[in-house]
Amino acid sequence: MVTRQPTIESPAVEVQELLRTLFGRQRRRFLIAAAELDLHPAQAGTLLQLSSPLPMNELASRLGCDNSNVTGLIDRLEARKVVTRQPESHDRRIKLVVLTAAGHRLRRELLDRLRQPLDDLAGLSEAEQRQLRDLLRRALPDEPAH
Amino acid sequence: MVTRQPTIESPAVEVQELLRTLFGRQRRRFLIAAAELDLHPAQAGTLLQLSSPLPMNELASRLGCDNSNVTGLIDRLEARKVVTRQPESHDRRIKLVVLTAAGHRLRRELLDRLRQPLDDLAGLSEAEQRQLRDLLRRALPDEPAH
DNA sequence: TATTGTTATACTCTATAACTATA
DNA sequence: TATAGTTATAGAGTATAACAATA
Repeated sequence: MVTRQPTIESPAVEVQELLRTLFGRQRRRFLIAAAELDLHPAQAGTLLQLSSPLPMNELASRLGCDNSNVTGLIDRLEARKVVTRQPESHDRRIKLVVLTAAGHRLRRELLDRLRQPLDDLAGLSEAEQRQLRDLLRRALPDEPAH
Repeated sequence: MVTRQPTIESPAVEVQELLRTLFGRQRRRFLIAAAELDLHPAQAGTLLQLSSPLPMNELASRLGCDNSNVTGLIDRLEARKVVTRQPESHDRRIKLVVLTAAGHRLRRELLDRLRQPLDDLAGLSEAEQRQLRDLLRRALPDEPAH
């Protein structure tokens, strides 16, 4: 029988390992969800950003890529009729990317599939969930998720 | 002064939000680290898998892509002299992908940059880290990270 | 003059299918 | 016959640079 040594590892190292597991699982879920909806990961990421209309500009910034990439990305989403380009009255250089009704449905579909990972936490009691929340809050300095 | 309402949200929802923050941060760190080392994300992911030599085959499976992709991926890493293809004596169909010395250095460089996120946890006391570890262990059913 | 978005170009990733060499 | 890896092909993402329209 294998006796599991009480590890010498610092808890931080073990936490790191557990988080890596969680990250990996989440990433795989994202890729699978995107593929199931016939979305390239970049397209799925774009959709997730569109909780409200955004200028191409801002989209590029959030996706961490060049403006020129967004053109092609939105071209293809537009061809699929899940987004449209709308003019911004205040500044005619700007085009707002807006979800169509089909786009909203697709985004919802995607979000539904991504919510699953949190079922991981369903095994914890309410008290434990509160404990976990408080620890994460303390660990994470304030900063928007984006 | 803003009095923070004790939220009605279930703790699970808040945990979800905090984890999303953590995921997003980690993802951005990965992309930045890869770019800084002049690696395409897929190449960086490949490097991370190579803690020990692997058949092209196995690499494709771990990266969740087709065998044919790995050929090009390894071609470019080999051109950069960070990996080599070595024959497997037992089965001459198999080629093992092995890190070169430069490859090990590059992988270490990448890992060093990815370790940062854990500094997020440095603000927690040892006892809090243990608590966090135990909660995550309970939340995560046993399953390899991969 | 600076900014928003597009186009052109070149490189990489990705899936599919057809091929080879081994087993 | 099945498997490991390659090649060919086509579609998509990405960065860079040059450009038009607008500010």
